[in-house]
Formats: sequence, C-alpha cells, structure tokens
Amino acid sequence: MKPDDIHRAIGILREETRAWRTPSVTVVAEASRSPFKVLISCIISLRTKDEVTTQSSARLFDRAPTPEAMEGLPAEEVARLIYPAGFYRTKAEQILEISRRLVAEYGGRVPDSLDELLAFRGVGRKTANLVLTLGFGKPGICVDTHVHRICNRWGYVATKNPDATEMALRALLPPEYWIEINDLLVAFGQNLCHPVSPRCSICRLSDLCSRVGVAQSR
DNA sequence: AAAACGGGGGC
DNA sequence: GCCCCAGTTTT
Repeated sequence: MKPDDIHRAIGILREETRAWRTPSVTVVAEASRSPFKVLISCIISLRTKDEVTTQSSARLFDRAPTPEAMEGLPAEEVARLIYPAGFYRTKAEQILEISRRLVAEYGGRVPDSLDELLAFRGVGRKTANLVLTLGFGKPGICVDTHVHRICNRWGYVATKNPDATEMALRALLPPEYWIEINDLLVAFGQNLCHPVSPRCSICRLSDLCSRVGVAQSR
C-alpha cells in the first residue's frame, strides 16, 4: 500500500460516497461540535449498535446536556436512561466520573489534547481522537472497527492492534486529510465494506483489497 | 441457545 | 501484543 493508492482511494470514495451513504444521522454527527456529547456518546457506544447508542444518548442528554447537570444525576438514573445499550452500570460510573472531573478539573469544559483526554478512565485512543476531530475539528485519526477492518483488507496493516493502524495512517497522510479519510472510511465500512458479506461486486476499490477472489459474496 | 454489537484495560 | 471483560438485542 502506497501513498498513491490512498490518494486514489480518497478520490474514488469522495465520488462513491454520494451513491451509497445513508442519509441517517449518526450519533456522532448529531453530537457534532459538542465535545461533551461526543465524549459521552462514545462511552455509551461501547459494544452497542449505532441506533441504540443514538437513542440512549438522546435520552440521557435530554436529561443532562452538560457536565454540571450530569454530575448531579444519581448513578441509577444514568444507568436507567442508557439501559438498552448494555453494560449500563460500568458506563454510568464512567460517565459520572468523567463529568465530575470535567467540572472539578476543567471548569466544565472538555480538554482538547490527546493526553488529557486519555487520562480519563474509559477513554482510549478511539474515543480521544473522535472528540478531537468531531468535537473540536482538530486533526486526528480515529480507528474504529470499520477503519481497522478496511485497512487490513487493503493491506495497510496486518495486525489486530488498531493502534498500529492509526500510526500507519498518520504516517501515510498529511493531517489535512485525516478528518475526511475517517469520515469516508467509516461510511464505506457501514454501507458497503461490511464485516461479512461486503458488497464487493459494486466496489471500485477491489484492486486494493486482499479479500478479492477469496470470499466474494453478493 | 447462540451470535452480533466494539472498544478499553490489565498483564 | 495478547487476552479478558461488560449486558442487551436479534436470530
């Protein structure tokens, strides 16, 4: 995989995304420009489907849209509001601890540096980078399951470690592309390059893919 | 009854 | 780097 390839991929995805991207608003897009909502949505989204995350987040933010309001809620209520997302007890604790620390240590604002974000319990590189990109519009490479799967299929990395994928993409592309490539790859993964039964027959990037001819489906 | 949903943290 | 963990929803 070379820089030329990724630039061609970006060009094609820019065109293709109009064809198959679903109009549905993702939870992150909805929470866009509110670093706090991006952050908390990310906690809720762990191991749960996007739609459930969206609904649970909406219910929670309806009740507590800010760190100040959030830290005032009893843990049981937070747990109840996000119940369908699963792991509600752990998530409620993390949400409350983060909210408390935001108020106590940052005056109720979400910090905008990777290191400060990573210092919160429950916040890893994926969440921290998503807060930077979607919450603050700062460059970041956010490797979720979609991005990681696609980069493996394209031969960027041959690892189970998403951090390696993040570093590979950082090295391959200048920062001005980072937000866009993330958006394009996630949409590509959600709509076409699925975990199982990807829609290879309508994919224009199959020459980049190690999967071609192996288990083509549909 | 089993699979799908995806990331963080500990060792 | 590998392995373990948290629960609900869907099939």
